[in-house]
Amino acid sequence: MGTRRRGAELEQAILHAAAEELRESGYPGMTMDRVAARAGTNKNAIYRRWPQRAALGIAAYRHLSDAAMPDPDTGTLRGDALDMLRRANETWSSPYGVILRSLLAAAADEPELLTLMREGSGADTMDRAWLAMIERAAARGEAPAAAAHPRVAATPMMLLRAEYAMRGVPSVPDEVLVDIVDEIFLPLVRGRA
Amino acid sequence: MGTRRRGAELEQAILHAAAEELRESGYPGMTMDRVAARAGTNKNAIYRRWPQRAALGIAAYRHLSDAAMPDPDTGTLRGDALDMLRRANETWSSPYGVILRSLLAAAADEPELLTLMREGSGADTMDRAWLAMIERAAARGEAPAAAAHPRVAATPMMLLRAEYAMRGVPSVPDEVLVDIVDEIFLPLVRGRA
DNA sequence: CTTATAGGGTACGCGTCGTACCTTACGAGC
DNA sequence: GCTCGTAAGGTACGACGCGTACCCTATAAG
Repeated sequence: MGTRRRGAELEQAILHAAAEELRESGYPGMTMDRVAARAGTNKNAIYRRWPQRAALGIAAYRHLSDAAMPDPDTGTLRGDALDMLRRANETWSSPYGVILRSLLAAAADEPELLTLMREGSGADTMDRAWLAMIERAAARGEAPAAAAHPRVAATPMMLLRAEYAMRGVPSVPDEVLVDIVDEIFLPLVRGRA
Repeated sequence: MGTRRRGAELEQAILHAAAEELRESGYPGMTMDRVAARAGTNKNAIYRRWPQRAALGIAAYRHLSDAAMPDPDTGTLRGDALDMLRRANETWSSPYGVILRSLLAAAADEPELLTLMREGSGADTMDRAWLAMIERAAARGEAPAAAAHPRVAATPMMLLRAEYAMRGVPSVPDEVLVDIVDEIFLPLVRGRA
């Protein structure tokens, strides 16, 4: 009975419990009651911090995945692009990706949550990485400097995302990634001479 | 009481009621109890036909929108492409689009429902329309014949879809559509000489 | 030592899904 | 015209989950 957790300590405990529930049962299974029970507390303490279930879900997801992706360096633009897509594909088709997608699905109705997700998902970081990648290729003389265009840089990831939305499948085949690079991305880059 | 509806008649009544509920209250508001009440029947009759709420939602949406999109014919490939994107943008940002998106969200977890959605949404029809559009441009000498490539044809719509997934917003600005056409689609087509 | 704050425990209202059970109309075959 | 299987109507209910209310208790600050 001695110690009663408060503040940050309790908050971490709740987040940890929520993340575990997410991992085990996915977002639909992440019940407030279960999280409270698992954290050894009650729903009061949770609702004082996150007003809605979805907010807790997003916070828990962020707590779960703090992946900092290093820049690729394969020596060629094609290799770098494929590397980026393949790593993204791995992430998205992993259990974390499944959770992320059910969160996205749940947030589809509520714009505020979607904004929260975007901020946490590092989409901007991703776009910057692609731009930097193209600039490195340009410095090597492998691509025209004008290819460092925001929409061109964002296109491959957008296509991958759309591919996920269309299929219900856990993973996008590698041929599709290759196709995106060879039929879309590289022609676009080379076309901007 | 005189007439008791059965079979197809009752089924249509239920679908109609569900579609009305969808239109008025959106998918989250389309309660089984409300649909039953509106159709002047009870949940039994519904569950005998659709095992889950989402299945009824999808069927009702299809019943609601039977839009057959005519091929665009503006005379130029650029005009045709913009036309297609703008019409899709209108559809998706309309109330129907909101419904469609929340349905997609609900179906995201279950592959069967996702398949149902894909079949009903006419995504394949859309892809064929884009291919046909490019072929007409090629026949006019406006594009190389090799531009009629499935992935190239599918790219603009995928980008638009991804744009919707990213923003929580009701509508994508027209500049983005123009950008997709001028910076991505047309360069891709012209690059396939 | 007092007091404000925050956590703990518990119960509950509400809405919704999906199911069970029985009653009642319809329609087909005899 | 009767019987009987099938399908619709009516109603109630169990289960579950969200979010809230209330009251009690530990902790930290003054």
